[in-house]
Amino acid sequence: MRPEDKPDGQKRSFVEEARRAQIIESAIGTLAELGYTGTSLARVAERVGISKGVISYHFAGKAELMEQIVERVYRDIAQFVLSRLEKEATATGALRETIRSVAEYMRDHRTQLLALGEVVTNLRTTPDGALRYGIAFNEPIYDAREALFRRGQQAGEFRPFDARVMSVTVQAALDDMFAYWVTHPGHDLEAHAEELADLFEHATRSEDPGATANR
Amino acid sequence: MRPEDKPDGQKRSFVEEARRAQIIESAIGTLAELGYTGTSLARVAERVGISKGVISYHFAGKAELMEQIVERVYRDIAQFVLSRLEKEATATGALRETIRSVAEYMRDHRTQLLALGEVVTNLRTTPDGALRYGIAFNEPIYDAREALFRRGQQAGEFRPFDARVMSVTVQAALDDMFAYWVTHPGHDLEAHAEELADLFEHATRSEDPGATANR
Amino acid sequence: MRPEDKPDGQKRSFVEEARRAQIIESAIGTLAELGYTGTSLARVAERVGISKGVISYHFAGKAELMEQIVERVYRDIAQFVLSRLEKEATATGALRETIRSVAEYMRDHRTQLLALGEVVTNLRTTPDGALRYGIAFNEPIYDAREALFRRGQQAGEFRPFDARVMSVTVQAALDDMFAYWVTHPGHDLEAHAEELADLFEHATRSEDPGATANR
Amino acid sequence: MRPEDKPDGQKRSFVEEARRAQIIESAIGTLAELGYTGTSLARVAERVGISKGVISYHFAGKAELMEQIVERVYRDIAQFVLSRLEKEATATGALRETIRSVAEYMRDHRTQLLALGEVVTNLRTTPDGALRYGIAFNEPIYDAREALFRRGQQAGEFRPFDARVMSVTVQAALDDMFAYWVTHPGHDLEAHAEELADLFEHATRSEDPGATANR
DNA sequence: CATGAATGAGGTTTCATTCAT
DNA sequence: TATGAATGAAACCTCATTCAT
Repeated sequence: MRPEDKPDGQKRSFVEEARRAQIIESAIGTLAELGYTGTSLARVAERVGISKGVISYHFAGKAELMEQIVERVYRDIAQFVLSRLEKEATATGALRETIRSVAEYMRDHRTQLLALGEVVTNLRTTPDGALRYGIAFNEPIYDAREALFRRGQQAGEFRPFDARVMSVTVQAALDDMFAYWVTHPGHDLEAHAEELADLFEHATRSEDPGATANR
Repeated sequence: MRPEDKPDGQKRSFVEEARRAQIIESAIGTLAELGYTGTSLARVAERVGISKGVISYHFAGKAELMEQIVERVYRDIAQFVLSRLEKEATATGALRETIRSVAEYMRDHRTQLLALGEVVTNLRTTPDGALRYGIAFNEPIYDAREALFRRGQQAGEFRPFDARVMSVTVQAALDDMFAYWVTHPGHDLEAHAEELADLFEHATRSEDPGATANR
Repeated sequence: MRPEDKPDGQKRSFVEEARRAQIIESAIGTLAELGYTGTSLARVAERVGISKGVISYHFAGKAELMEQIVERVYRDIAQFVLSRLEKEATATGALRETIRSVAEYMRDHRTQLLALGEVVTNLRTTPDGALRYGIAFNEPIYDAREALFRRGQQAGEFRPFDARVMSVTVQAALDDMFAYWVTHPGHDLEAHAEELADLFEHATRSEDPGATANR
Repeated sequence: MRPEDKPDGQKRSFVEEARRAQIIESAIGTLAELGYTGTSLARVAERVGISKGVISYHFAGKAELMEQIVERVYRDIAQFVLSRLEKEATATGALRETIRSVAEYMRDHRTQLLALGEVVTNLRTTPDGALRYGIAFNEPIYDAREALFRRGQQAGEFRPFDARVMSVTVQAALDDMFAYWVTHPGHDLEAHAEELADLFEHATRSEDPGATANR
């Protein structure tokens, strides 16, 4: 949220920050619409109505612009979801709320998430061709969710299972819920989310009927 | 498997088919290594050791080459998985076998699947910027798996749930299992697959303990 | 040394003159380090820690900045060498002292001389591509040295030779002494200068053994 | 003289070699006329009447084109001068013949030598800003000439002097003879060369009028 | 006086494609 | 069938310069 300072520690001026935000917005729109390959600096500039050179003036290069997009969108979604989880006491409740809040975020930030996906799966900065982000980018999410699952297991809410695999799978389910919804605009996102919540509740809950009840 | 005929209906000669296969192989390797953006026709040609023009000679353009890759890889994986499912009687068994066979295929076809993913998520042929494949590409898979789930539900093996959402989620789980394994080479793919099978068994099985037993 | 007035005849303020000097110093450093091509106004400004626009404010353009560099460095070296020659009576002595004093100047003004060379051999201001300075820039030096040689010849110290060729060659020897020393930092500059002095003493001295002795 | 093979060992086709030569010729002309800074690939292509991309097709980049120029011109001049020296028996004779042959070469290859100078003093390939050639490029010449001087000293033709300094100075004298002639088209190059020969004969010859031994 | 911001031309390079041989 | 050669557009980036504040 808070505007980043320059690499050399200097603050950015208000005007500069506004331009950067404007360019980032434009790049997000272009990415969502035309994909990574179709997003040239020229098109981004054209969409803003500025000269090509302005982007080079405000960003070190195309890579930095892309990284800024990832950083902003990621920060935004993390903040949103985390704020929703604070009030949940049980692990089961937190899992369901995670799915619900993510779905809600997706509905309101379709463009940003599309752009994020384009960059994460395509940006390569090193000459060896390795992805700058890729799926490794999800590692903090996996870690947090893994901790949640372990907590639920220790509390007896959850059956024993591999917490890492479950974490990866939950994220996969969320990502493809989004992708499916994008492709099928009439699809009911909330219903999908509820189905997912049920699905993972069944998949995780303790099998011993006498254990600590949830819901 | 069977070589496609030319658009004008003529058969392709054996030599021509061999060249096409060779170029496709090279393109798959390049896609897996350098990603969609890094895969230029020049690099593909260089890898085979032929002149750039040859590709244009054998394929109508870059798009057709990419489409051929999708077709070949997709046909191959479908054939493999379907042959594995024939012997499964129960829906539950078919689901577990699906996951196992897909995992097995992934282990042996890492490169092809990476390339497939690059093309599916990046190839755009129309000027409006729409993806040529995208997730809609999975529709036949969803349909088939949906039918499986309905069958299981009617047989009492499965609890009631939205078969479409479950289908999408299974595919998501498989795709990210692959992606995770690619990023973490030491990860145990088979164990992951078994965990997924357990996960979806719990997620789908009938809750009424008295109903038709599974397994 | 004395600050130039503005083209319109106005005097420059002290502050303005200081800024100009600061920018010139920075440009000299950049030229010496990165060469003419690598010396952009952006880099010069960055080195001083000022905005790019400041340079354009104080100088009519890149060309004027470069010309100012030439003027300052040239004025400085001329003043230094001329002051050393005042006390020399004989032409032979003056020649040796020229070489010695130039060498001494080179040792203490490596950066400035490197910058001077970059500008002299690269700056072009007219659209026809002609060098602004080039070797013609040495003409005053040639003239002065030619006069010295003629004086020596008339005094019988020097043998008959083409004074212009000798002048050009002395300057060439000095320039390449500098260039060689820059490339071979361990090279003994003073010894090189003495060798040059001997070389040109042999090359110039009167062959008639009975003539006015020197040294 | 002989066309270089490709880096991967393959021979170049006749047509390709012709194009490369044509582009190199054009670049030489542009360098001589407009200098290093004024020599863009676009201008070189325009002069040949080809598309910009052709240069990139035949050369790895601007740097390789420049290096090819250096290599060709250098090889040519070395071959010319060395062939002239074969018949000289004495060191004194070889020195005079060197000067004469270089002057003759200069008269007939003004453009090439101008281009060579531009590249040698300006081409930088490493990001640290170091010159690709610079004066270090003369090292083989210095070495050869140094050997000649030592031979002359041992034979008693030459007085004792620092052979390295003498070598550097001879080269400087030749280079500036060229530069002076370029700037003063009416200047008599042959006369200048004879003067230089006399100059260095006086500068090098044994002082003891009697004998083989010196000093 | 100084600055940050913007401009637009021009630089090198890569790319998919075409074509004569 | 295959190739080398060429094309021209478009990519990213740098540059000197201008201008409002």
